[in-house]
Amino acid sequence: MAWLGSWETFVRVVECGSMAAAARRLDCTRAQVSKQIGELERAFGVRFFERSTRKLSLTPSGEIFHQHALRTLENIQSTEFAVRNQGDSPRGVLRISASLTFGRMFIAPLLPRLVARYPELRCELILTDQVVDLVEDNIDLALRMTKVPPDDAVAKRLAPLQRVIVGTPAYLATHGTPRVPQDLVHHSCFNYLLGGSDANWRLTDRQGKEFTIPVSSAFQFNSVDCILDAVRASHGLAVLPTYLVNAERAQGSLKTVLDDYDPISNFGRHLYACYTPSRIRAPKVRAFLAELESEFEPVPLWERSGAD
Amino acid sequence: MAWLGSWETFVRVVECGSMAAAARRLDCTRAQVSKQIGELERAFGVRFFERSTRKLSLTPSGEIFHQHALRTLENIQSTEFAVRNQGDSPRGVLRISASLTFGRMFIAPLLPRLVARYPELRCELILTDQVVDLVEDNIDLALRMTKVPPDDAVAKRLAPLQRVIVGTPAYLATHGTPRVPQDLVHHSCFNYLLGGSDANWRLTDRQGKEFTIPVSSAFQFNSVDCILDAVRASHGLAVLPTYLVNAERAQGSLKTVLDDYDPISNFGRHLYACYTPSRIRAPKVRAFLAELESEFEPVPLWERSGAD
DNA sequence: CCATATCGTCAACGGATCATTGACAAATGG
DNA sequence: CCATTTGTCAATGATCCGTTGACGATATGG
Repeated sequence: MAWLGSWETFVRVVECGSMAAAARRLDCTRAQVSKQIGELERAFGVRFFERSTRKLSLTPSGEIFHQHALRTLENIQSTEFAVRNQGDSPRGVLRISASLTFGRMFIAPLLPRLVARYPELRCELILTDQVVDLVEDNIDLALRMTKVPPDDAVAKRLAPLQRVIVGTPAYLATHGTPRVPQDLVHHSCFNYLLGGSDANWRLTDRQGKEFTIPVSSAFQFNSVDCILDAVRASHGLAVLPTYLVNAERAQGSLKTVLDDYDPISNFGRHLYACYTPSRIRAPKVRAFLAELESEFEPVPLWERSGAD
Repeated sequence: MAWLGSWETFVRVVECGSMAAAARRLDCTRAQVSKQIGELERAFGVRFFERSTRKLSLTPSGEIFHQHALRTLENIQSTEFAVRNQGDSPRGVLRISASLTFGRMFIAPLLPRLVARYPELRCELILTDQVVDLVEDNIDLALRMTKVPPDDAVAKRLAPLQRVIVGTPAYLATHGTPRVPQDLVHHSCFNYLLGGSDANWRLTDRQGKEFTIPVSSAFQFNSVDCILDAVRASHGLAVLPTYLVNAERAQGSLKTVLDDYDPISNFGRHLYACYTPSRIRAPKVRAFLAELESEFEPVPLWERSGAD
């Protein structure tokens, strides 16, 4: 097992693009860098770099090692952080509220990491599509997608929310691709089943002109998951948030239509983290907020090109 | 940054319960072990062990460090594995099918790890509650909960499935706890809305005697998630798989009733991994199967006491 | 073309680090 | 009480690691 310093040296070399530059960065000699990389390669039995006098490039093995090295070094950093800050570390029960689908997709996966970092912290993720009362429901922090943040709480804006009209290539091949909003009348358009919700889609074009289109589908759901499944199964189109569909758009299994129009949603244009002023003083809430910021700012991960 | 050997030594000491036992295990001297632990503690500026001659116990800082050390060492192992096996590593698109809820809960979280380990591998998780055709739908491996495995495919049994009748303490406090199966008639019992599904629950007692009870509820869903939400909201009882409810049972927010009776389900008693014989030769399928085995055998993680 | 600068690597060398050894004190069980 | 086990210490030798100076390869400017 090689000394971990050489892992760090390796990462620096990749960052700086050459061993000499890495040596300057690390304030050591080129020979030391060269030696460490060489020994690392011997330890693993593969070459990590293709070498020419002026250019270093990673081999496939080097690419693999780089990814893993980054993660390992990050683990070590978080170990140090956790051990050194054990005294005032977040503890107790952190109660988070988020909507069903968004919460499962983007908040639940944060919790294992948070709990691992703060072993005395416990999280309760309350998933509901209803509006929660922060005080009455004892919620430390709620993720809300709303038009305006509430007055009785601090609402930190985390990410913009976009919605697109999506359908599968198969659906569009069979039924045609809508060219103007009025074409939607002839399509099966899934609308979230919300008691009293009107069955119209509202769109604005690039000049701000608004269109209200009556839409319909053979069946409906009060479940975004079910709507997405129906779209996937080529039963029709739907207005869905990009956080839900961006991965599948990237894969080509979902396509957006009427790209020159912007769906207007009843559900808000931004994601907010909401908490009462008294709660932000708790380390657990601060820690979670920091986690949210790193995950959703400046660009939410579902809008990043590498998002899967 | 201390040499990583001392992290490994630390983990061995925790495992073996003493430095002397760890030294024997590592085939080195007690003094070496003692020295490495001492230097590790100096590097972090905290004590990791409380020491008495016959007993070592972890400090809180030691507990934190232990968790992180395990993960870091695991990262290093997977790094070595990935680099050494890069030649015949799993690649291409692995298509997995699983039911909506189970797939999201237990299969989706495996994929990031799998993809990180095999960077040339891509996974497509097809979540559907319909039965898929392995060949026609081009599924490499399907997770099925079925009574009997299909004839046209290999079906490796992964885990037993149990179901329990659950309700919240609040619901049971308001409506009473059913003592015998016939009491269920007076309760709101959520039944999965499956076209043509009969509205009876079947239970067997410890002697194998079977009871068929007509059940009803004011509303129904074809979504396990929605059923669970309704149960959580104290609207009634439901027969739900333990993988879905065990965490909340452990927290006390859900309680089982009629524990002396076993619900008979239409959905099967075991979880199987199904694949066609030709597909198991692909490294990607073998890799995923290995991942499933480690996750679900011998005890599926939702049945483990530490499962969150 | 030559001179200069930069790059990565090598071998020799000295300093730093690490493992071993033998001894000690403390705790436990017979 | 004695024997055994445990963790720690200091001295010592072995091993590892960084430095130095030199080399060959490459690129650039005059």
